[in-house]
Amino acid sequence: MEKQTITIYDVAREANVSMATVSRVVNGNPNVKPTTRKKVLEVIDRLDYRPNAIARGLASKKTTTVGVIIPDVTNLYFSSLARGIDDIATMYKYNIILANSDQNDQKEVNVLNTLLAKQVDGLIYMGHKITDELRAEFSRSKIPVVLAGTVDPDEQVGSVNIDYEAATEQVVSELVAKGHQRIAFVSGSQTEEPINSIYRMKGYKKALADAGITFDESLIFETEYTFSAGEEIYSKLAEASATAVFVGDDELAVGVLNGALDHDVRVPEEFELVTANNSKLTEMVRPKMSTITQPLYDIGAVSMRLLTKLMNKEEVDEKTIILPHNVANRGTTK
Amino acid sequence: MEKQTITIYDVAREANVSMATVSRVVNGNPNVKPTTRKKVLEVIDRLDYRPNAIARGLASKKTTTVGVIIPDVTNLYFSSLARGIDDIATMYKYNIILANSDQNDQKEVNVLNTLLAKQVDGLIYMGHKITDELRAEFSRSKIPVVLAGTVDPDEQVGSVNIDYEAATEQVVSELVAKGHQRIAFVSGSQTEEPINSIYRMKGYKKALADAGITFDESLIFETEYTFSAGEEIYSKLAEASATAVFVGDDELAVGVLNGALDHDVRVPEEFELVTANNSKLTEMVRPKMSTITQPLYDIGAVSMRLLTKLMNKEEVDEKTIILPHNVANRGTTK
DNA sequence: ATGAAAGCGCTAACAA
DNA sequence: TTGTTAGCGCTTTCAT
Repeated sequence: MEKQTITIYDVAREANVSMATVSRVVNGNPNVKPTTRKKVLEVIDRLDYRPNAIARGLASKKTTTVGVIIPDVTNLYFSSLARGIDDIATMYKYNIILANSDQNDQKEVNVLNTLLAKQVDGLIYMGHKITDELRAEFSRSKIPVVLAGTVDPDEQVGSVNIDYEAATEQVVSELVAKGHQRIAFVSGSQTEEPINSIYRMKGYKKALADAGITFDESLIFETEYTFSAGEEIYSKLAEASATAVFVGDDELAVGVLNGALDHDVRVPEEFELVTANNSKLTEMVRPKMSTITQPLYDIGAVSMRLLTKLMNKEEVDEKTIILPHNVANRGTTK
Repeated sequence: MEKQTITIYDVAREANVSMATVSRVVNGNPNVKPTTRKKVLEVIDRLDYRPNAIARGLASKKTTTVGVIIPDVTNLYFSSLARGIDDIATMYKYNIILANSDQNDQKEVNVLNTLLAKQVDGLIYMGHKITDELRAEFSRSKIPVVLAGTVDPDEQVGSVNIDYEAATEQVVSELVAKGHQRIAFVSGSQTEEPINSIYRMKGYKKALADAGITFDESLIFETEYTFSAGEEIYSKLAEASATAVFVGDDELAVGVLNGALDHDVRVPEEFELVTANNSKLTEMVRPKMSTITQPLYDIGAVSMRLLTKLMNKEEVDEKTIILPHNVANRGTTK
């Protein structure tokens, strides 16, 4: 004998009212006489009735769930954003369907399609590059999209970031001011990721140019965002006689730092390093890493907040949001 | 003019077949003549028809989404499990609704209820303690539940873990064998978390007893799982004249390690440390941390795989799964 | 191999 | 303030 799920109809019958009335009290509609509300609530409680969100979604065309595409949850930068996203989502009664993409174009398209099939009310995308195919899906789907910690030169959808160019320029300038002539730039793909190829690189070049230092291609390195990649890359930095480095990802920076340490290089005395994301990793290693500080949790939180407004069709004066950044000089800079 | 969503009915009309037939081809039902299948597919493509998963869910009573309750995505231990869960979920065409609980009893109950309202087909729970209220919800909901990296003495639901007791015993025994008499035990709540209070503690005590060392309450510390908590706790370890420590969480262990280092204590020469989870944090710090090794990704992956079987009502011979562990002696032990 | 039709559990006009 | 009644877009018997 299967346990019979109890529906709005059962409640209506037991309470001697119509389904509509039950629906009203469940949804907090004020147009219900207090006494009938009480009666209905009593029955709901007695029968332990739980509204079926799927049926509700079909009828109302709103699911109160949003899709979140993330490169990799185990990357502290992204998981910090994700945490901010989920907290605000919960606050506004949304749930998130989380999907890892590994920045793989095909996976991203696949997952976006299943997310759309599941009728998510909105989407938050984290990644590095928005392919044309993805962009096309975004626009044909008519649900609001917000990019979190992700820039897209074509500013069609909402986004929340810091000013990567200014931040990078500031960091590199400080390094230059300390006398460094050979400052390396280590990041993920520079051909694929506008955040690196455009914004950070611009800031880097600007800082050099301002100091009259010639840009040297051999000081630019691109690799994947893992600490083991960073460890390997240190020797290349040494070969290129870099005396300081700016790294675009904290986990990668941990690798570079350890690469230096493992080569018995003293940091910061002989080699200075600044990283980019201020994830908690920066304070977990020794020496603690100097870094651009950015409010990771808030970037996620603000993204979700922006998305709720967009989903509600509220007015938003600016959907390209830039949050403040700063620089924290800790143990890896003099 | 609103963009009209196109439905299975539109496809049926355009292809001169019934909705049933369209449904069959969409669902890969073999009972369709190849020529009509082709015709339908052609129309689907031409109209760019996308099945509505919500409607499908309502009609079929299956949503192909599972709920995942996680204490905190920014904790590398849990995010590693989550990654395994998501990959296998994707492989089996499921999506995951991810919800952070902060191990807060009330949040857990709330989120579980909204997950059930959303008709998830199954649930994966990560946490430390299963309250009676939660357990009650589990059983009344009749959807399958699997605990990942989480033990529950009352083995009603599925679970995937390592043998925490044996692992801890092994680690502590090795420490004892090196001559340590005062080995501290640092973990999260020992009153709330069976994984600590029962399993790990049992292993710890056993190792001591085997060596004839008297258990000393003053060597037991409980705190929250953050590196800053770990840094603070180091001085207490020193006060208790501990010469070695077993820590139940990697981030916490990083804190303890740095606490020691910041006090100019040489590790491992003067103080040995072993941690418990083998997250990538263990290899990111210097010295690298010795640890119990456990297959984090696999714990998540196996949990999800088990859940798919349960959701399919397949036979499973054993739903309490113990994966193999080991011990890696790295830089924080001699 | 295909179609007709009854729901799935709820929301949202519209009436009353 | 409350009830009636169409759907929402699909799956799934049951016939044919």
